[in-house]
Amino acid sequence: MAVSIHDVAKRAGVSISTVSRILNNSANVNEKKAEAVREAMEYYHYEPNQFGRGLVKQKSNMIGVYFPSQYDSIFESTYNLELLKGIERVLPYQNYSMVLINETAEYEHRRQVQPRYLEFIQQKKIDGLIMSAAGDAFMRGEVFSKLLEEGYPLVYIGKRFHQNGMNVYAQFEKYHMQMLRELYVRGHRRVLMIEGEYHKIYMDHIVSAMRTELPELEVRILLLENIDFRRHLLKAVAYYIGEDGCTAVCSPTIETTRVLLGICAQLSYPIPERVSVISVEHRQGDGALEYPAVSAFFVPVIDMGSGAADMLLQAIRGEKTEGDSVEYETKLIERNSVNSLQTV
Amino acid sequence: MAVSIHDVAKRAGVSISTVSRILNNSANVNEKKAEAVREAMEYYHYEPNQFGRGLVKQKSNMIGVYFPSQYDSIFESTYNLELLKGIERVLPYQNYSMVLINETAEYEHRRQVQPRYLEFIQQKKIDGLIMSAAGDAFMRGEVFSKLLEEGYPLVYIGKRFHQNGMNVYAQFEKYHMQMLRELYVRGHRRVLMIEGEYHKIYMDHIVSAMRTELPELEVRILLLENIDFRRHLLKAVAYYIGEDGCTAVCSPTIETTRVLLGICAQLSYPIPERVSVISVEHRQGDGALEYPAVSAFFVPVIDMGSGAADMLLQAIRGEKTEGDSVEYETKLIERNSVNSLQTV
DNA sequence: CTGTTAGCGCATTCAT
DNA sequence: ATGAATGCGCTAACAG
Repeated sequence: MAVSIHDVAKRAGVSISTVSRILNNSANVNEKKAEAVREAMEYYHYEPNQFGRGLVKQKSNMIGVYFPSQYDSIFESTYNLELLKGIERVLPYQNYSMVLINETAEYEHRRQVQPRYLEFIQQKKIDGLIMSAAGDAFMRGEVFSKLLEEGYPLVYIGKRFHQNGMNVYAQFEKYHMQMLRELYVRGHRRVLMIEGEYHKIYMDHIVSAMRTELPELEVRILLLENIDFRRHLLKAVAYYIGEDGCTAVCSPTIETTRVLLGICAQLSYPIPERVSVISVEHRQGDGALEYPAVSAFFVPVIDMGSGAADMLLQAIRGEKTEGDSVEYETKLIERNSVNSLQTV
Repeated sequence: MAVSIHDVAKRAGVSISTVSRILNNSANVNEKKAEAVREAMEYYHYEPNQFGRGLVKQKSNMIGVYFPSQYDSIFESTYNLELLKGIERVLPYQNYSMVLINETAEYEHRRQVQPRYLEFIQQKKIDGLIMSAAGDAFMRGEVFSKLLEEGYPLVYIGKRFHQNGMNVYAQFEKYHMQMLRELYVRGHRRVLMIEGEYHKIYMDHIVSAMRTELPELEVRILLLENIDFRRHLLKAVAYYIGEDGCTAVCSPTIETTRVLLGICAQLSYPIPERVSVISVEHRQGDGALEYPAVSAFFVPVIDMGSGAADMLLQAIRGEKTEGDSVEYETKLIERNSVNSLQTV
């Protein structure tokens, strides 16, 4: 058995309470004894057992990060990594760490109804939860709403939809509309907007809002599926650019943009002369690595991760913020992949 | 306070031992009582508290995944994600989950000497450890070797270097040499090989081994740094292809390859006519998404992740395998980015 | 300032 | 087959 608080106490010639006091800075201790205790801890390389500690405090100092399965998509990889980086940037300083909770399709099948994070919460494996996307939650309304109403420490990434809980949000709809406006002022009147299948629910609103705001602008929506998506995209580009007369494409991630650029090269559609391209980038600078460099709306996902983690830790410490919400601004970084057209 | 085993026992009219027996399938229980217990568990949505359980068993059912800081590199992103996916594919079925342990530079600075995973081990927060790369471990020999000698359940990704512990390995040196041979048989005699700075230590051996095997082949090594790497690579390509007479480039990741392709387009070096490109891909099919599609050695990182997790769980269950080692084969996927030259 | 003690939730041993 | 009792390692309340 590993060394326990008793061993340390014995070697230092004090009681276990004194050792505990030093571990937790919970009371003043005679400096001489404190020194002896520190020596003993050093000697044994003592680290307090988390189970003993947790049994009293019911805190694991872990937070869960939940990824619904539909986001296990190649389109989302930079997004996910940046999110994890942002979270990880905050946690260690508060002595927290991160458990990945990944809803996999197969596993999901074996379970009945509960999303996997619930078990972690009930077993006290985590002290709080970051949901990488709120979309899944809607589908499991009962469970998630119950958590929110109980005031469980919880931050979700996405549009606010409940008075409880906390969220960070990059205003998906807003920057998509900005992309379209940007193209509009450059003279584009028919554009193709690509999105992941799972963002479908937002697109209707975007399209109808833009129809009102800019009646002359025609927006084509392409919902990209995961499988064989290059071929899918190739056909779409050949049609919308080659036949339908679109002059610009909005791409939802740099991953998609890369493939799009290759397709444009393959079809001999020069950028930006024949096709204007505007992308979203989740990691700053990604668009500059492409050739040609791509203008992009930068979504500060890494900051969103840090922000989410910050809020969560505050809530766990009981420092208010139930109901907090932070919206992040996106920033257009121009890199000349958008052409200015003559308007007739 | 949440519901405990006592509540369940009371409602079912049995003792806590009986409830515990059912939880753990540790003994036969009268079916009638068992039914009552199950009903009570349902009723309360009871989940056993991990601290109580852990205090007895000293098991957390978590495994740590450790990323040394030097690998926090944009070059490695697909690699890391695939590794995580592979691990996550295995763990839930055995009721394990994954804690990310990320050595961040800043945090490292604040700590004294210990790598961060050690604390997790000592506090029993994890039952085993997967090291995403062994490179870092060499630098911290004392700590890591001690773990290995103690027989701590541990799998590292990388070349075997100790009789204890377990590892999975993709034979880095071997497939790099195969890349060079591939180019050689196609008539290339002067090639540029790109690598990450942190792989430097392996390159000398590769170069000298190839010098012996294929004296006519000249290999240029470019160690790519993280900062401003596109400009760095652009200059290098302009020089090695434009002036030095290299006819082919080996790229260590698809991330690098993408930028390389853009650079070749920018410099008007057609692929494969002017420049042959051969890459490593860590996710199957990535090379086919580029334009032009890129021939690549596929390294099955996702399988390596699953394999590592499998071995680790076996070791934790005590089912042997101390000292196990699995080598993964890479596979060349041809996509016509390599030109065949006339040899003179 | 410090030692003694109760108790956190559970698995397990020992009686029965 | 089952209940009572023990102890895992620790924190915190209490007594001194």
